Parts: sequence; C-alpha cells; structure tokens
Amino acid sequence: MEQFAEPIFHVDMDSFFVEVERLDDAALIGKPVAVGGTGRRGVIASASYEARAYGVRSAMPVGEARRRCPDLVVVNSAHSRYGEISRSVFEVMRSFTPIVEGISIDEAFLDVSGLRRHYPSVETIGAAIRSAIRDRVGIPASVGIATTKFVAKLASKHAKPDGMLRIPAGTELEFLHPLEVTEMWGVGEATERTLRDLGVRTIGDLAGVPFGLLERRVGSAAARHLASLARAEDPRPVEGGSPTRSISSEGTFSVDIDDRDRIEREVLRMCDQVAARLAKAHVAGHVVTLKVRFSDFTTITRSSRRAEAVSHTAEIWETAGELIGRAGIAGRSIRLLGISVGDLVDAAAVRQLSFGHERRDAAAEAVDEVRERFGPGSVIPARIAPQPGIDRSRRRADS
DNA sequence: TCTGGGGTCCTAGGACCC
DNA sequence: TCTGGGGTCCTAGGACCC
Repeated sequence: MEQFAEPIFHVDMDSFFVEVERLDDAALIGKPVAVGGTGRRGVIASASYEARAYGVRSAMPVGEARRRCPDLVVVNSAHSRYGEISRSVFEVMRSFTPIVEGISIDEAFLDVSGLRRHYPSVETIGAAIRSAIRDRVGIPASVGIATTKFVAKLASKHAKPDGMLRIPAGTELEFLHPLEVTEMWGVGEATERTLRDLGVRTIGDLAGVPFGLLERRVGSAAARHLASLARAEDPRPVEGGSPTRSISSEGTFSVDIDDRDRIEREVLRMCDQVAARLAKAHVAGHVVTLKVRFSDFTTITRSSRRAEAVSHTAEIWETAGELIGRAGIAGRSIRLLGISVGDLVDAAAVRQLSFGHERRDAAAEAVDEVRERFGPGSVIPARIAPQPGIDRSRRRADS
C-alpha cells in the first residue's frame, strides 16, 4: 500500500504552562502572562505570546522580565497540574496512533503511517489532532509534519503559535538551509560561538564545512550530529520513550547559606525527596551525585558509585554525607544544593540480589506505603522535621 | 538582569588490567 | 628500568534541551 511521504509529526504545546494556568483562571487570557519562580531568584519557565512581544523569554530572571514588560502577570509554577494536563494530551495523541514518543512534558513525536487508510492526507490528520487536543483538553498545540524527526521539530516551531506546517518530501534543504544555525537541536551558546568563528551563520553554511574541521572544533559526536542534520539526514525512527536514567532534586536558596548543619539538613531533605520518587518509580540507583553551586555561580559535583543500588533515604544520605565531606565547602557561601541518583535499575531485581537488608527494607517499605496513601510529606526524617518549641521563627525564615 | 529545576549526553583524564 | 598499547571503569565538568 502507498505510504505517506511525510509520516512523522512533531506535536508541541504552545506556551504550555501558561495555557494550563489559563485553563484554571480565565482572567489570564489575553494578558501578558509568565509562569516561573516567584522567589527572589526566580526565572521565567514559560511566557505567553503577549509577553514575548515585550521580549520576555524563558530562563530570563523575573526581575528582567518585569522591567521589559511592566504589566506582566507572573504566576508561580504548579507542577502537579502540568503533569496532569500533559497526561491528558498524551492520551489524545495515543488515541490517534500507538507510536507516540514523548520527549518532554509538552511535546512528542508521532508516527502516523498506520493512519493511511483512515485519512486522505497528513494535513487532515494534523488538523484532527490539533482540534482533538483543543476540544478535549482545552489548550492549543502546533504540529510539524515531515519525513524526519529533525525537520518535523523545526516545522512545528515555525508553525507556532497554534498552527501547522508540512515540509513536503524533497523540499527539506530548501526549508533548512536559510535558517539560522541556532535553530538547530544541539546548538546552544557555546557551539554557536564556535561555529561563528568558522564563519557559519545558517544551516546552509554549516552543510558546507569540511567534516574534519568541524570535528576538531566541536568534537566527534557533535560533528556527526550537526553534519547529518544540516543535510536533512536523520534516520531515527519514532519509538517508545527510553527509560529514566536519573532522578534528582535540587534547590536554590533565596539567600546563600554557609552553616554546616543547615547544609546537611537541606541535603538530607533532598535525599528524602529523591528516595520518595525512586520508590514511586520502583527503581534504585548505583551512583549518588551531590551538586553544589557557590555564591559566585561556580558549580561542582561529587559523585560516588555504590556496588549495591540504593533507593532509601538512609542509604542515599550515607553516601551524600561522604560527598559533602569531599566537596570542600568549608567557609564558602552556597546558593544551590542538589542530590541525584543515577544508573537506575529495577528495584525488584535489586531486592532479589541483596541479602541481609531485609530489616531496613521492611521499615523503608512501610514508609513508602504510608507515603503512597497519605502523600509524600506524611513521613519525614526526624532531623528535618519541625521541632516543637525550638527556634520556630528561624526555620520559617529559612524556608 | 544576575542567572530555576528537571533531565540527557559527551569528553577527558586517571586508575587499573592484561 | 625509566617505559607500550589497548580496553574498561569511574569521576568531574560542561553543553544542551524544555
């Protein structure tokens, strides 16, 4: 049977967090709105198109955003709600095709080859997906349609907001080559600088750079990636999402901290949060990493591989404590701390392999169970729990 | 303006082994 | 005796994405 020439879709929600907030508060519609951190050190996570008109961008400090757009409404981000709406959007997409590859909370690749018999063209499928998301979830989505993932993703970007763009098979280079190289996946600030030194501004320029030269400047993997994409060569199929590789928790303090006890309590709290999420995902991990950002923004990591995978608060904390000792933090002001557990493996497999940990596991499993029923905050380590009668005011100021 | 939080992947150097 | 070559694992840092 004849196939679609452009079976790959990239579906991307338009300013997703803002649109979710507008679902819950219609007063935000039509206004310049941004979702982000509302604390002293907050940055913008998502900006409405009205706000973008003033130059407000994601990752921009909130102070700068307000300076550019004095009427900006900044809404504190509410992550559980975004996850909920995201799941609804993915359900809608899966009602069209089982081949859905989520690449973040608000975008996915779809392979619609199987819909050939049900729709006369890819455009009719794209229109149907867009209106289904609009009707059933209530938010706008843009769709890019192409022969490859890379071109489909760029097409959806150019379709925004609330649009659709198909790049017909055979016209990929016409579409790609005039575009700025910064639009490419994998070209950030550093690579842009390197490429500019080579006289490369557009994707077309990039396609003309000798491979050896490119490889010397950006490294072997990046060079292969860039060279193929600039020629619209991208054989990657749409497939099920890959398993999670790490789970982390980090936080920036509104005021830098340097007190050792406070530092340890914050890290313990993060170990506990990571443990709760590992349990929920039924995984454990071999590598524990501590991340420290000092007041001058220099950032270090210290990590340690454990022969046995860890998953419970006490196990993670045991390693994290050692890492704090190795991080050289004495006397330095810290703005951010983070804990991550990586090299994840299935938790059930770990339990079968490990003997002698039954008692600790039993206690930890009881904790997981209570958390499952009463919420993540229902059980917390004594050291980070509020202590009645002690120093309440300071603790409140800390949080 | 003063820089979030969740991730993924790559590179490079040193340890260690044969 | 004064120096090999390849492979793998671990760690740290950094670029990048949304």
